[in-house]
Amino acid sequence: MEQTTSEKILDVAQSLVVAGGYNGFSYADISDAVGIRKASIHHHFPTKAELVQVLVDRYTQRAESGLKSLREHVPGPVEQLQAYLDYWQKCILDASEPFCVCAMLAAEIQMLPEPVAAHVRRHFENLAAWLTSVLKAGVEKKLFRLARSPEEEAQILMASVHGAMLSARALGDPSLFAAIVGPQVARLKA
Amino acid sequence: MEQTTSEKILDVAQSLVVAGGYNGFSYADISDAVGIRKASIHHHFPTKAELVQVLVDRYTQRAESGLKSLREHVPGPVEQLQAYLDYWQKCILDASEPFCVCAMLAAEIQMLPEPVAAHVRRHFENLAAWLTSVLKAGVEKKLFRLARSPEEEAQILMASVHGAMLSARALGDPSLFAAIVGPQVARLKA
DNA sequence: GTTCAGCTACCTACTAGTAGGAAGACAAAA
DNA sequence: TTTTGTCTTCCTACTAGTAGGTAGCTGAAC
Repeated sequence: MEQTTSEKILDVAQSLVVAGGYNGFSYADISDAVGIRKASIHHHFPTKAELVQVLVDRYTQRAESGLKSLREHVPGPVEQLQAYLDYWQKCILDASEPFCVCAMLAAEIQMLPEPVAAHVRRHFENLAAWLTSVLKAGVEKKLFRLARSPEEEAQILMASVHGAMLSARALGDPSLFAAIVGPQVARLKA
Repeated sequence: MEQTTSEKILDVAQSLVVAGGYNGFSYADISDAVGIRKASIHHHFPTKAELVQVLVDRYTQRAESGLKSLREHVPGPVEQLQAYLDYWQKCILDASEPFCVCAMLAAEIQMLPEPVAAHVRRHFENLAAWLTSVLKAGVEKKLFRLARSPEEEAQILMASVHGAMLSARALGDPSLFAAIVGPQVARLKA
């Protein structure tokens, strides 16, 4: 158990956000799950807004470095894209992280504290940029043949991923994610 | 002023749900917007769960009859599909209803009262069924050429629509909806 | 004369957040 | 070596405000 209390709080808070969004959890919920008092959570994260901000920041940083390492360590663009989708497929199937934190928060973005909203927005921009660069690389190597610009196709792909998460959740069918996202990748291949 | 108080309450509640989800509004918010006391809202809708259940029921019924009348009054399947998407494009552009109530609630479905969750699920099923039937009709008339089964393509389309709403909201760019959804329809056309 | 729709006034439970103290860890000073 | 001070972490106890919900009353309408 090498995990600090702060990290435990963030982990619990993240899974609570994934389950019910910003207004779907309270310090009391975290308190119960972590096993410390509410006031102790305030010691680590003075306000809820700060807590979620740190949480989102950690999430986007992890995502960014994860995506970066995919680009570095996975052989080709097709495989890189597939690895990204496989990651989510696994998370959804084993219910370990059945929804993207930022997708969840994006739905409520209108009533999020501005700093949090800004971080959520940035995650969408980063993800779109990553997908764009993967698609571009694939086009250059004649592995992808796109009907639209890489930027547009990246937006389409990102929307499909988030929409697929939502459908899988709404209909209670985790396999729906792959059923939706799979064909979208297939049609890009040259 | 032909609108009943119940309808005013439902309208306000619906726009609040669209903005912030189930946990993103309170009876006090409705009270302020409608101009009656909290207790009076409880007269019309004893509990919050009932209020949202009625709200979702009204929404799904309206959607169902709206989609049905599209099928009856719009000439061809291609135009029917486009009319559905144009409806949302307009709602998002003029911010009158910038998100689907059921898509919003689907994100929080895990912590929704079960009756509400069931209604949300049913809306997803209905919408998928409608899209499937439109695609099937289009295939028969050789207006659509699908890479997958109509059922699968309908799921893909539905996910794209919801994902496009989310991206448009997250990135604060209403035009993104059409940019994502447009190409998805284009590729279905024969 | 009952039903409807609103009201005032209230309740309990919970919200985020604060004040201030106890216990331990650690390092510098005696 | 002991003492002192500081820092960290967590605690109890509390606050003001808000959540959903209730009791019971008015006045108008059918």
